Amino acid sequence: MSQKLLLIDGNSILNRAYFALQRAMTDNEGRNVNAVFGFTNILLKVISDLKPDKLIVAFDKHGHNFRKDIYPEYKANRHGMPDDLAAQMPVLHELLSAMKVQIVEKAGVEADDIIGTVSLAYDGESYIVSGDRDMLQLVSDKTVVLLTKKGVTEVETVDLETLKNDYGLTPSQVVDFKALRGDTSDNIPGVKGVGDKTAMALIAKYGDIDNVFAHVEEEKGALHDKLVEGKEMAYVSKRLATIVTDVDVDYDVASAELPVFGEEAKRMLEQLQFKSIMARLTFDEKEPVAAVEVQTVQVTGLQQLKEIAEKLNSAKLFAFHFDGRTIYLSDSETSQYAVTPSGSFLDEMTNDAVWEILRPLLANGNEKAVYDVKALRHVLEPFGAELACVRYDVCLMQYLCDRAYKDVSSFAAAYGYDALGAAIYSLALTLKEQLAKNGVDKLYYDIELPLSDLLYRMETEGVKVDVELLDKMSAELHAQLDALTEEIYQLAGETFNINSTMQLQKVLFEKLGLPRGKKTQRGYSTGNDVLEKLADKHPIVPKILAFRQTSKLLGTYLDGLKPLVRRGLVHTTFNQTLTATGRLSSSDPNLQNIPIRSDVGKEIRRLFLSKHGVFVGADYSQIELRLLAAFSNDKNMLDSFRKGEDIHLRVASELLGIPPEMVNHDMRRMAKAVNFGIIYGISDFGLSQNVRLSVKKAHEYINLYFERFPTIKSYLDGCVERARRDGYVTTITGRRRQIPELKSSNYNLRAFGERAAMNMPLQGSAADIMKIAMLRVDEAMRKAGLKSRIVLQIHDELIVDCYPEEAQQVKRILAEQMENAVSLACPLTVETEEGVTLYEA
DNA sequence: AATCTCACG
DNA sequence: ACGTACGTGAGATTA
Repeated sequence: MSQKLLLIDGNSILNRAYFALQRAMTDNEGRNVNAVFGFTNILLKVISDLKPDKLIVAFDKHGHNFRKDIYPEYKANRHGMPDDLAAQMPVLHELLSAMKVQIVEKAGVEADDIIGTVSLAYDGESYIVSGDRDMLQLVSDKTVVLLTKKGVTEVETVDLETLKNDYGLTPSQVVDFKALRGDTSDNIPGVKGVGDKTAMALIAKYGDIDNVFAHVEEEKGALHDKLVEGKEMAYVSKRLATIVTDVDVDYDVASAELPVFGEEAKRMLEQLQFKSIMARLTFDEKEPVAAVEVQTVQVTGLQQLKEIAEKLNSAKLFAFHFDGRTIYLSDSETSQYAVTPSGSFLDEMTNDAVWEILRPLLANGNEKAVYDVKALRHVLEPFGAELACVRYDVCLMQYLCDRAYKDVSSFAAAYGYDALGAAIYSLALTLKEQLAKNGVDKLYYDIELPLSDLLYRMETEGVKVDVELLDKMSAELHAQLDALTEEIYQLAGETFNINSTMQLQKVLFEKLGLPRGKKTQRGYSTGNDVLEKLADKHPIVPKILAFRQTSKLLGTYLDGLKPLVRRGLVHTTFNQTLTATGRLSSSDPNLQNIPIRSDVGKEIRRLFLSKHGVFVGADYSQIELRLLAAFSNDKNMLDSFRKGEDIHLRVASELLGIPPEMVNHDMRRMAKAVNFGIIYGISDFGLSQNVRLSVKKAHEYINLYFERFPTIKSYLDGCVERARRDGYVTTITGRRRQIPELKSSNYNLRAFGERAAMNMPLQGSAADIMKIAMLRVDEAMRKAGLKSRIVLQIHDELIVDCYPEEAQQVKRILAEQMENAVSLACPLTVETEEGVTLYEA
């Protein structure tokens, strides 16, 4: 795809910024910098909205301008910039250079002409930012002009279509228009006595000025005389107003990169004291990590490999990595061995021979460092190799230290390594210190590391799928979907792609004229919540809802699942190093979002069968609310949980000030929504969206909640406060989440940071507790000699694939271990179920 | 690759 | 005056 080029009319924007921001601002040398500030704001805003690939800033530069030859009075009425503004020009240049932005200027050439030249020559899309309407003549099918509006950082986007619709002009008519009407600011004369209205009317009537003057005799009275009188000036004006698109000027789009926020930019912004701008930038000030020199020894013979294996066998710690092709071994921060078994019979380094030597090494009792032990075990499995005594999984370790790299290579590169084995060895030592420093070493050694092994076994075990039923359901739903599609086409009076939100919008809101709801980035939402409100307005709406549901089930859970079935089983991947809170996630397939909320969707659960006879499921009831009660030490809520009451009912009764027996279903539902809201970091708007409630009412309920449960309020406030002070929040095990959003100057980001700060300790602690419980359940089952195994974890729920004769014991173990995984001020309770398929369990 | 929608806790 | 619940993954469309 072609790259977007952003072209800034430097003088115009600096000028606009100057007059828009009259507030005095000085840098730490006392220089005036308000216009530079405004300019920077506009620049960053446009970049973040537009996401261009290239950037050039053009400036006017004094010198002999050809327009003076045509008309000596050109720009004669300009008194030049105010001194105060002129003084900021070099400051802006300095800042732009610090950000490595390409500046283009040439004596005697105006910024307009530079921009015209560059945009015409550029073969991709260009976006011109200016405050000058003259620029509109440059609009084309690949050039868009962004005109700054009064609100400084607000811009009006003008493309060919909007130019036609809103201005009634084609790009070339922009010049003819100005030729007639003139421009006092540049002292372009135009035709005397012709202003906006008349010029517009003439252009509309005749198209261009040649044609205006060709038909000048058809015009009567004063206008005729003015035109005849002003003809020469009109043509002079046209030449003045025409932007030149072939000036001879040096520039290079290829090297015109976006601003670089490195050390230099940071220093400059600090000097300018642009604190609000700095707050929303992230500087890559990581001084480029010094590349680490690593010696890689390619192992070419079996004898050599044996010697290396022997050496590593007596090493206290060694690192191991295998990407499916090459094996890396290292016992030093600066050297590593690489082994690539060949498939050739002529070579002694066959897979068999190599793994014969490596197998005992990997299974020995020495400490080992690896990257992503769980994935590694899967890769090693076909080679019959097992890993023992993995003490350092640098992937898990770095996750707990609050970093995230997508794979080994980027991880190693971040620390200056391009050698994987040596990087893993070295980082095991570095991250070990880091874990201790952050107080997450126990979390690592006692929970995450052993859990990775359990997850490996769960993934390997897999879940059985009833493929026959899958095919049957798929066929049924395909038939239903076809029928729905037909009905929808009938009702719409046309065929269209129902899955395309754009086409659906046209049908619903334009053709059928249904009321629009929320807007999205491109048009109006056709989401469930919007459609539900329209369900009784037109018979097509419920059909579309049904279509959506059916197509979802079909696409994601039936036809989407099928290719992932191997020998009758699906093996999900549990990602242990992904979420911000410490939860697991599941993918390929995601077995943590199998439908349950709707009756039709729930049928999908019949596809998942127990391998050994029966599934036993156990789930924590309201674990996050119980944690809230425990952490906030709220007497009311603790009392309620200790008595085993229905918490939503109790909260409803507290909020409404009525006895529990007076609480009806709707009241309880409301209270439940409020409880959830509290966990998510409540906002009145969010609550009002979730239950049919005005924002005002929602606000009242929230206030009331905090009045009734004041310690909860102070607990949540405390979370936000700590996050502000330390930059992070923690869970019950010390797991951290950084919340940099709290420092943002953007209200929405900051508000998000506050909600995340309130939610993470609850969601994250629940995740921690579940992880502890999983380890204990697994251990207890094995100790008891049971053959049943945990196969799934769905955040607050565990599923055990169970031998029927073990079911009662498994239930006892689940309840016992889950309820007592940690000791808290609030009791944790667990409910168990069983069934042959996931539907019943 | 980004956006929209929707499945779950 | 503004946009907003917390945490995920997947499929389809569109650019």
